This record gives sequence, structure tokens and C-alpha cells, in this order.
Amino acid sequence: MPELPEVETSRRLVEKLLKGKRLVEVLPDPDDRIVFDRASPEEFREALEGARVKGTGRKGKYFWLELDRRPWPVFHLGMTGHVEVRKKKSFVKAWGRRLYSEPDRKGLDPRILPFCRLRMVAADGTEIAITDPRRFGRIRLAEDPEREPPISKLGYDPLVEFPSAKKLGEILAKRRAPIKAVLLDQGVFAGVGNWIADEVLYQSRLSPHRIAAKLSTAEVARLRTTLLAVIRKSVAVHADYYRYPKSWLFHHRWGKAKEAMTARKQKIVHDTIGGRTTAWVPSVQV
DNA sequence: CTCAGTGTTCAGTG
DNA sequence: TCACTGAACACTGA
Repeated sequence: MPELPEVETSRRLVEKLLKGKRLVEVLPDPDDRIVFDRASPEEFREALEGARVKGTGRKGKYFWLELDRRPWPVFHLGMTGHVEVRKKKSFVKAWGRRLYSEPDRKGLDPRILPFCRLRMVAADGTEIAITDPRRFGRIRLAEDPEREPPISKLGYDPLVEFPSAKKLGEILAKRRAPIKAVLLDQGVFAGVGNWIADEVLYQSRLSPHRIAAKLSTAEVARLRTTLLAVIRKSVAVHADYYRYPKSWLFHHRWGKAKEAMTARKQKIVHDTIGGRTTAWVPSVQV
């Protein structure tokens, strides 16, 4: 479930494994024109192969590699994207060059294989794979990711910079949509996704149906503090769901069971708001 | 067979 | 032009 914490965790993993290393093999799925929707897989391979990874970056749900030459690869994991890692050196040769040719299937985890969109192999044999069953993710090239769309159009990244309560109040005062919908607006809250929005509203005891502009000063302040706390906590535990506090709505919000309850036995309701399934607790959220 | 789903974008409306 | 809504996208799994 790639929202900010999952993406940040992926970025840190990739940085740890690839920083300072040269990419000796870059293997996009040669037939994929959906995930590779701008640069062709072949252009993508040419841009990356032989380059050295100097670092990584992230804003909102996008992350990228900083190479010793431009352009740089930019990743968005969509709904079902994942970063997978292989460390065995022998793997590289065993896999060969082409992604989906029959002999190369040997040694690949059969669970991962059909959804692998890109593999990157470093000089020391470290290997990263990007998988994405549903193909809502995108892999692109950018000369300067932060300065060009879509990343340049993102709003505040809560892990990096976040407006004061006063400033946030001014932003929300202009919005007539339900607060749930506004929380999902990447032009304001970069990196917030469906479950984080629901979690924040639950913990700040606000109904997702509330019109953003009608929140009181105190409510905006509460929302802001909670949002920062939820994001920081989930990043701190590396988006490991089992380590999220037991009190979080997160553990109970999935599926739409009629009898769904929070840890404190509060009834969970599912509505559609801002076009998305919204789990909330009417007995707590006003 | 049908439908929901962690996200983004675009067409249409007001 | 802007804010907002809802459909479309692609595909798996319940």
C-alpha cells in the first residue's frame, strides 16, 4: 500500500543498497508501454545502464535515483507497486539479459515474476526489482525531478516541510470539499493516501464528511498535529504494519465487514467520499 | 461472474 | 480559471 511511509521506506532501502554503485544491467520489461508510458523501455535502459547512483530523493509518493549523469529515473508505485531485492551475485548471470525469455524464468520467485516491470543490477551483484501487478505505477525519466511536473506540482511533504497551523487554516478555508477529499489532494498534502487520511481523521476525531472550510482553528490544529504524528510513526517503524500502534484504525479498516469494530469495540462505517472508500467511526468522529 | 481496491488523470459541470 | 465530482485506467483476488 504505497503511501508516503511505504515509499519512504522503499527509498531508504534502495539508497542503502545502491548508493555509490554502478548499474551494470538495467532490464525493463521490453513490452511494457503502460508502466513505461513516456520513455520506452529501451530508452530507459540506455539512460541508466553504466551510470553510478549518487543518492536518492523523494517527494510525496514519488521517489527517484540521483545518478552521475542525467536524466534520472523517477518511480511511482501506484496502488500495487513494490520494491524487491536480490543480493546473490550468481543471480545476475543466471538470469541472463532478457526479462521474460524462458530460460531466465529459472531462479525467479514465481510469485514475483509475472509482475516484474524493471530490474536493476549493480556492479557488486545487488539487485533491485520493481514489481507492479496492477500497473497503475509509472517509471519515467526526468532531467530534474523536483523541478518538473508532476513532482513540482505537489504540495507539502509532511516529512520534510509542513505549514503552521495558521497557514494550514488559511489553505483549508478556501476548500468547500469534505475534509477527507482535501486530505487526498496531493497539491496540498503530498504523500497522504486513503488509509492515512482515514487514520488521521479517526485520531483527530473529525468526521470525514466535514467541509474543510468549516473546521475550527482548534480542529485544524488537531488535524495537523495528528497528521504529523501518524506519518512520523509509520515511517519510524518502516511502514511495518505489525508495528503500528494497536489503537490505530488501520488494523480494522480493510474490507467492508458489516460488523467491523476498532480495538475499543467502536463500530466502523464505510462510506464513499471523494470517490474513495472511507472507513470511519461515527461514535467518535464529529 | 461480479466487484472492490492502497492512486492519478481527465472530462464534464457549476 | 478554478474547485469539484465521477469515470477510466489494468488487473488480481475475494
